[in-house]
Amino acid sequence: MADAARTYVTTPIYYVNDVPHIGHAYTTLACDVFARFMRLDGHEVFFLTGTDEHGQKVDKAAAAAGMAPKPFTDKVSENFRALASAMDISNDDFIRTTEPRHYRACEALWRRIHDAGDLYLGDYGGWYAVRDEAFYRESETTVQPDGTRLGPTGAPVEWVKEPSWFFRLSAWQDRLLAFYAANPDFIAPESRRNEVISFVKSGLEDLSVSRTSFTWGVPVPGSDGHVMYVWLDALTNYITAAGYPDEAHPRWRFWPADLHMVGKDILRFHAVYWPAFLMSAGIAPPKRVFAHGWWTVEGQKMSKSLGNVVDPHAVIGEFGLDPFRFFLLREIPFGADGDFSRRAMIRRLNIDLANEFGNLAQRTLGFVARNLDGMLPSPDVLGGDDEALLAQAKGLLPLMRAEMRRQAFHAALESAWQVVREANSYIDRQAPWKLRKADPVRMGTVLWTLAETLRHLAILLQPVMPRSMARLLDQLGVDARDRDFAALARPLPGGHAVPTPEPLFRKVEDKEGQGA
RNA sequence: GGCGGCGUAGCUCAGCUGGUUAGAGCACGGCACUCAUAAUGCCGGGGUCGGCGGUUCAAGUCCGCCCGCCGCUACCA
Repeated sequence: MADAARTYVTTPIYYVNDVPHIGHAYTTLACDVFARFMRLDGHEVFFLTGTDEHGQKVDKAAAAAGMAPKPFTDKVSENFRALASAMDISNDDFIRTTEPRHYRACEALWRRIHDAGDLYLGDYGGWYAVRDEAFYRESETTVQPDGTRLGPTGAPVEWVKEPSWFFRLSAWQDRLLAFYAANPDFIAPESRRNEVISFVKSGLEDLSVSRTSFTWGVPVPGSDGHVMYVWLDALTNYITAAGYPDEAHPRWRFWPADLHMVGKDILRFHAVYWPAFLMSAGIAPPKRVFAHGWWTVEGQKMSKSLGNVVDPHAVIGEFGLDPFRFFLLREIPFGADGDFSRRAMIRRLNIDLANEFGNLAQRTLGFVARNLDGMLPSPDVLGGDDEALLAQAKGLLPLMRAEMRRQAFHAALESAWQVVREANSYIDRQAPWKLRKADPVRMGTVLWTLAETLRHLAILLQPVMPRSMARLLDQLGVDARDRDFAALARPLPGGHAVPTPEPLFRKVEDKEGQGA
């Protein structure tokens, strides 16, 4: 490859007011694993995450904290950096919507869309409750027998209009449908794609894209009193970080993004509004938007009122980072909803990681340490059983590549575990402990075959469990320069010393009475 | 209400354009092994594939109806 393939992957920008929980950790982790996989596979990767820091809520929260908005967001956006750090996230940039570069990008994008004739000034109306100082959706209001209309809090609401800029979304319906038809992989999973298409087909209204009722946002160029409303501000972050509007910026080569990872709640903004904005501005839309599912906790919906919001830091503290990362991507088909429970977490850690995988490494490398003075043997003549296992290990890269391409993280891991199980079966069949005296040369070949299989697994699982797999590669004596996917094609030579292994994963005792 | 999807072993799910005795993992039972983090391997029980009725030489796999469940049906960042 003269010109390395490039990959651009993004998380949503997280609303800075939120407290980071398992859901944020999940989205970011999925992107991280994808980014790490592509890097190891030779791609030049740009991986972006960040925080969304504008809006009335932030303004109010800052006021409540007795702070100006900017210093307030400086402080709370740290929560999300801390989460990324605790999760070993390999993002290349962290964008904040309060940065000057983002204001420049928003203004430039606004002007392009305005010049294209897709913005016009009108009135935005909504049901406003003076008592709550909030707007409500019509569906949230109820009409009393006496004819008064009340909001969800019981406060009376009135129809209030404010001047607002509108994006002519209604004009983009056909072009969006054509875009979806021409790009069948643009929205995943497929069920979500169907929903979006059906939504667009049902007819699109123009979109209110500015507000005059608050000031904490990006000012609309040439329109005093207006700040950009959420969509045009937040979504723009993806091109801001790529250097927009400087199309000569080195990072602009990464646009269009290969993958916007989002929760299913914000799919519409990414799959409908965002490509429409971009096409209006003459910018290529992203290649793919993946909407993943939600986690429940011990069978219940996660909510502040139930007090069951899972703090990722606590889980990492109890089970370790890599087991947590593994669990999140292994437990459920990516895209579907899932349940986080102690029982399930412990089962994955103890069985999949400690017993099946960790113990496979331990029994192999421990044997080498104890019986061969830590000298990893070189292979002699390979037999059919050896070659079958090695072929399965070598087949893993193309298999996992295909699964990663469609974000089937669970399937990629399952295919790796098929090799783990086969290796355990192989070691029992070959019984190197019996060969020790009977046929030491054959024993060496068996141990090498296992080590080479472990090397494949360790290299390929680095994206999911970077720390543990680095340890395993250390234990196998694999040089730091030989740990990318290209190195898979160069067999482990053997004949070198390896350290006495330490268990890769520590089991956790399953306490009774916990969880469902 | 409209549109879309789902209902397959105790649990979580695979089963592409219909084709021999319906699969995996977990859980459960038996056996083997004892190199290993009391780990692992092998074998096995168990399913009227939601119900009814069609199409077909042949249907979890297509069609119709019914029952149950879920998602979407726009301005919260």
